[in-house]
Amino acid sequence: MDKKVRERRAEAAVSIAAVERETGLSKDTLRVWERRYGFPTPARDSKGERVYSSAQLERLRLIRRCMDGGLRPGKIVAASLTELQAQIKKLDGRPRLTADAGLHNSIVDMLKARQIAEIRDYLAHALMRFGVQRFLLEVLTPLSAEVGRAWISGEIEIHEEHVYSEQIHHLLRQVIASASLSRQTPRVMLTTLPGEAHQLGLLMAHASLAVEGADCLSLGVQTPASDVVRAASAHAVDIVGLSFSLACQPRSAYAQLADLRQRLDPRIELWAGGAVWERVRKTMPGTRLLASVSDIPPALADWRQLHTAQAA
Amino acid sequence: MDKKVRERRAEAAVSIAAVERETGLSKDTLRVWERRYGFPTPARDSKGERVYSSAQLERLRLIRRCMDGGLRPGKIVAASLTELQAQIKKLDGRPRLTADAGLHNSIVDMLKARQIAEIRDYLAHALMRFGVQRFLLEVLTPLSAEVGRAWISGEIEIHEEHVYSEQIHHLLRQVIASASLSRQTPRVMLTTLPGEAHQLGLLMAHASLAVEGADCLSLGVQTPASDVVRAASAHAVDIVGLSFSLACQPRSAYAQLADLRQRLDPRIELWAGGAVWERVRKTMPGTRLLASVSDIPPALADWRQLHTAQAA
DNA sequence: ATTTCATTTTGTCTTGGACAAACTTGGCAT
DNA sequence: ATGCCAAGTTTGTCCAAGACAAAATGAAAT
Repeated sequence: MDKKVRERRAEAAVSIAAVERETGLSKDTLRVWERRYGFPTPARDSKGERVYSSAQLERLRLIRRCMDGGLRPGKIVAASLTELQAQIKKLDGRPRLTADAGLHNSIVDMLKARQIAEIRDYLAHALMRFGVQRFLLEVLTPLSAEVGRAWISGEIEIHEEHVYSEQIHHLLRQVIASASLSRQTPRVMLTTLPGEAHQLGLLMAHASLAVEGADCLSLGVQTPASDVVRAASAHAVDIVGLSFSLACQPRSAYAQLADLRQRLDPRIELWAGGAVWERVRKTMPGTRLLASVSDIPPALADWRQLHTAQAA
Repeated sequence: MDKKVRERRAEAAVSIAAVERETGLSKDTLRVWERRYGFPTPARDSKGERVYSSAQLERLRLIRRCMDGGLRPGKIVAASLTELQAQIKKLDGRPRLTADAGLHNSIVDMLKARQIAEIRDYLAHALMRFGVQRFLLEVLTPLSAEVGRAWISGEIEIHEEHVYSEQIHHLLRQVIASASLSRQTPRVMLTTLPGEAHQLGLLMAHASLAVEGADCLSLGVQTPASDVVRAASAHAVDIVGLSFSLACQPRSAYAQLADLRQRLDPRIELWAGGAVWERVRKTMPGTRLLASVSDIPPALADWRQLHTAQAA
């Protein structure tokens, strides 16, 4: 690290509340780590309150990154800086999920070079070339995985990932706006349950459904289960679509889903999207698990076949 | 309040973490209120942990609203439901900035009647009629306040508020997409700090700045302060714009802002938007507090005047 | 290979005490 | 009346150390 930068950072002293904001680790967690693992052990001010050094903050950020990469606190909280960096490197070395590696590297490079206009143009071009469904499946899915990987490995900073998300978000909203038609069938209500703040999965599903001619109603993120039930009945929808990110726990996600299924009007179908479902074997009656955006069009076709058959 | 809504809300029982999320009151605050004012006194589960009833949650929301209006906890935490409602009425009685009061009632009615297409059309029409700036100030601001009020008073359910937010969100994204031009001045970076999940304020600011010809770069919500500092330097922006909602604590918001100002390159201006600043007396050198969207165009004009003068 | 059970690990919740920053109030001078 | 300063009150955040269940892990059995 640049010596000047290190010195500048060492000046600041931060409170436990500031560390919570910066790292996303709760005050309770920080205190209990101190007790259990002996890190971080901040200095104390005249009030006896914790004062964290910038070095400690930096190390906590690194620990946080390792945990986002799947490592557990017990293994890494007490680890030294060099050990942490070694762990990060190991995470980086994991196989890439994508077929066309060149393309994604170039997006990561563009992010690093702050070429935002180029990113926007590139995405818009790919969308026009492949069409919405293929764009979602073959471009956006691997691209997002790659950007996520680049962040965990420290190649890019979190604000660069934010910039990427914003561009995608913007593009998908435009797709949805131009693809939406009213009075289509089926009527689909889209949302996520509390605790799931990721919008991108929801938007991808929305875009996919909209271009396939479904009548979508989005509630945004984090709708409590009881409100999902009421809203579904109130708006007389045919299907409730829920988005789950990889970050959620398969078991708790499954439990939440089962609870919702039980409370929801049995005539309303429940679809759950997200890569988590790849890791879940169990199926649930009256519930459809969609592990990928590519599962959406067939699911819609099934629904239509079933419902035209009934009408005839 | 609508009786049916109140009954439905009474079903659920919530943990202290859920109350913190819903009301924005910290766990520490909730516990200390219980000790000092005797409210709320939640039931306990088998673990001995607090279980809040929906009635308590609702009363806490009313208390929160009174506090946002400037009242102090000592006066209102122990107050009865009717007293609280009387206080809110007093606060609501203040003059409004809106051109057409009947308009907002009709939006709440449309939400209740599930006339989503009508809402969309109505908003699109108002946007075309008034133009972006007047639309933001005279339509969207009072409308959002009215929808928020309707939710707290129990006239509408949370999913109806979500539907409203989604429509606005969609519309503003379109405005931004069509108003954005690259290579404009000044370059403005937009985001919110951790803990502030509300996007609407940010989007309104973005739309306003975009139509005024600023070159905007949004990072979405919840960017840690250190990343704001790094991103601002990396993208060489002239201004960092932060959005704060009423839901945030004025004190902690001010402290976070001061901390950021101190760490940010002094050549970069810091603008903070949100109605919270109406209640803050203090100003901060090098920081501009914008209590309303109507403050954005003059602030931009000031910046341009200053910077063309320097160039000349 | 998958399920089941026991054993760690880990985050969140608990109590009651403490303190300083922010706000209010009363007194005094302009 | 209006402005300003000091004393008093209110209020949010922090602390310690203990407790417990949900999640993750590893071992054993189907």
